[in-house]
Amino acid sequence: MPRAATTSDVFNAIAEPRRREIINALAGGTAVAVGELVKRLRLSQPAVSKHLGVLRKVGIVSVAKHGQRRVYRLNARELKPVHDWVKTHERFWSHQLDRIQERAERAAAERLASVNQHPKKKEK
Amino acid sequence: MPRAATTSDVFNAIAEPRRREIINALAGGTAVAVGELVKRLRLSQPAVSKHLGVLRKVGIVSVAKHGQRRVYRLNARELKPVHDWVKTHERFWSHQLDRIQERAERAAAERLASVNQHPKKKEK
DNA sequence: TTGACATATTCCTATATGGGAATATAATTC
DNA sequence: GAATTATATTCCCATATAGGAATATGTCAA
Repeated sequence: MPRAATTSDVFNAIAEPRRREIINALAGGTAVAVGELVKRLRLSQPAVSKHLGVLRKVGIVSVAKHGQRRVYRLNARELKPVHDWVKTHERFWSHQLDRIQERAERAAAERLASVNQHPKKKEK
Repeated sequence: MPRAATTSDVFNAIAEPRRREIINALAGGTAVAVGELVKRLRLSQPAVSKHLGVLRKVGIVSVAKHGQRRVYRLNARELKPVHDWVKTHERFWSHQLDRIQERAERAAAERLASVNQHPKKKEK
């Protein structure tokens, strides 16, 4: 089997450095035209359009017609699966907090965010 | 140019679903032998070994000889770059916490952390 | 040593690139 | 309509897979 398609999921989409650059360029929240991205990334226009196409298919960005140009906006919510997955392993590098304190911290955060209703994470 | 090598960086390494499964299987923190991973993942032994090779090169896992088997351990710290990058965009999907609450949550966590480092110190 | 077991490596192939060049499509202006 | 601008798409190719099969390497046991 060959490598999975970049459009298969978010993890594959963000594996490409240029696409992460595009995402970073859109991090401000405002929509940016393709030409503007071409300038910032110093990449050819077709290349940028193709990367945007990948990000579009995965849902990370959305387009809107604005005159004769297309402005792209970041839909960062699609990055949440990545965040959630990585966060599972966060305790391994946050050494300033040991297990007990981490649990306390989490409890404090949940108290403050009383609105949220995540299922509680199990810990041995 | 073709896609970047999977061994080039962590983002590429975790783009492959089977490798994420391997990482998940090692999430417990204890070292696991290759054969055990083969059983859990229902993947051929060579395939598992190859994926482990990729994860090794990137530094996500480390090996140790244990008798005639090699036990692999997760080095989750290598995932931190991914965590940091994704976290930049976290505010876009964590709507249940508004800015003030998020700040309060962070302050609470820091308070708990600093208590650890300076047991009797007062909060700043 | 011989044999059995555990893991790594090599060889192979079908497939999916990412970028450049050229071209197509679409909107704007003259 | 014609020329111009902005963007998308197509064609091409060198490259890097991921997995299966076969093989090599390494380690233990009798």
